[in-house]
Amino acid sequence: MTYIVPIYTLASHLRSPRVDIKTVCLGILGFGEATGYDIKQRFERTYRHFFAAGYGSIYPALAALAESGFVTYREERGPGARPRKIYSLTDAGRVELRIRLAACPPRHRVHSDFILLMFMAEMMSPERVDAAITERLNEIHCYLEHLSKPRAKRAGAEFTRGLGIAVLEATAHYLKTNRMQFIKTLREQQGSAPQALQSPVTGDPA
Amino acid sequence: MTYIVPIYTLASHLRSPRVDIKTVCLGILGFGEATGYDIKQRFERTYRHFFAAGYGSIYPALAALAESGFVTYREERGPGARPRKIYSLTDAGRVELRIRLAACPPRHRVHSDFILLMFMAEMMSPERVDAAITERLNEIHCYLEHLSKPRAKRAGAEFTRGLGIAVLEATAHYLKTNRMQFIKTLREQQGSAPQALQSPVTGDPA
DNA sequence: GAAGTCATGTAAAATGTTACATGATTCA
DNA sequence: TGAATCATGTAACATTTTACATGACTTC
Repeated sequence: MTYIVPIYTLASHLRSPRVDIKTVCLGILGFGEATGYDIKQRFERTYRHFFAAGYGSIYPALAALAESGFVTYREERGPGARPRKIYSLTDAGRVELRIRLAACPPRHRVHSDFILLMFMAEMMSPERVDAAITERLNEIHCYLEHLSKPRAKRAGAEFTRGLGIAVLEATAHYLKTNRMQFIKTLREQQGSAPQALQSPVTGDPA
Repeated sequence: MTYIVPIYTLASHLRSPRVDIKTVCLGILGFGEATGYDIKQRFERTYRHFFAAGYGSIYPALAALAESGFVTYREERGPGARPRKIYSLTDAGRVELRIRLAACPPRHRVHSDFILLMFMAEMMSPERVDAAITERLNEIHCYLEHLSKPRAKRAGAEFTRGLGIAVLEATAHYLKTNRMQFIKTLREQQGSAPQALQSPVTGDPA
């Protein structure tokens, strides 16, 4: 019904910028200086429930931002032998960040193998489905533990934290209250009509 | 000269398969035949809250699956002049699908520009933050409308539908009950300490 | 002495998105 | 006539992931 028409305009430079890793790095640096390693750590600990990034994305992103003059770094010989590059925003970077934040649309995309697996549950063993739910629940508890401690009192940080908790708790609650019945149904179906979905089926699956 | 041998070629079958568009196409075809166009429609209508795909991904995926012998198609001259290719799973495809479903880990990744924007709210105008929340709420209501009608009584479909509703409703509820206070706080902060996070920036972003 | 953490990065491969290209049919 | 829908696809581009490469310092 809702056919999404891309609104991308004539001039390529007018296109909505995407919140990519560069923007996120810029954003994190907007709250204080950090090394590439630090940024990755933050993704892992605090932001992973809504954004993921690896070193292979972060280091090139920082290099590109430095090239564009949006960030600078000073080198420091820390505990390791390798000197750390401590990045911080330049004035141009601060402007760039504001421009990006002002322009990019509030997209929210989920790429969930977990949900797809649940959708296809009839094609899997009930044990495997159950194990996947357990795994997902563990992951959620891990996220929730991180989110349970407030860090900054900044409105944005708190609003985001609250949203994360609300969503993750709703997910966990749903999974906990429905898994038993779900697995039971799957087992029964498997017992009675094991071939149900293994032959070509006519009809709308949706 | 170091010659690097890619390991992909050696052990590609040992890596955890990812639920990519191919898997999803395979999965959808597991419930019945469909054209590339159909698959895209289903993404748009029913699955978009957890998986997105465009024609540019789907058609090549189907072509590759046909090449591998996991799907076949029959051509049909429908209402349009262009013949439609109606795809269906082969036996090999059914096996492949089961293998993929049995092996791939239940990843769940969110890439949310929206949440990031909220996190960085102090660097945006309160009006823009408010508008972004409105936009996100509208999107959620759109998804919820689709999810409100049960389609198939399949356990997997119903479980997934329920999960989607629970998560989206929790999100909407959180946004609705907290937005007022959030925007108010942002406005106050901007009034009292407008340069808090904007220091090096002169002028107000629209 | 092994394992783990801190810390940087590159190259190649995989994957996904965007813009373009085509064209008939249906409906207002 | 013009817009929307059905329907397929490609080429170029952008982005992300994975494996590889390095190495000191700390803790068990």
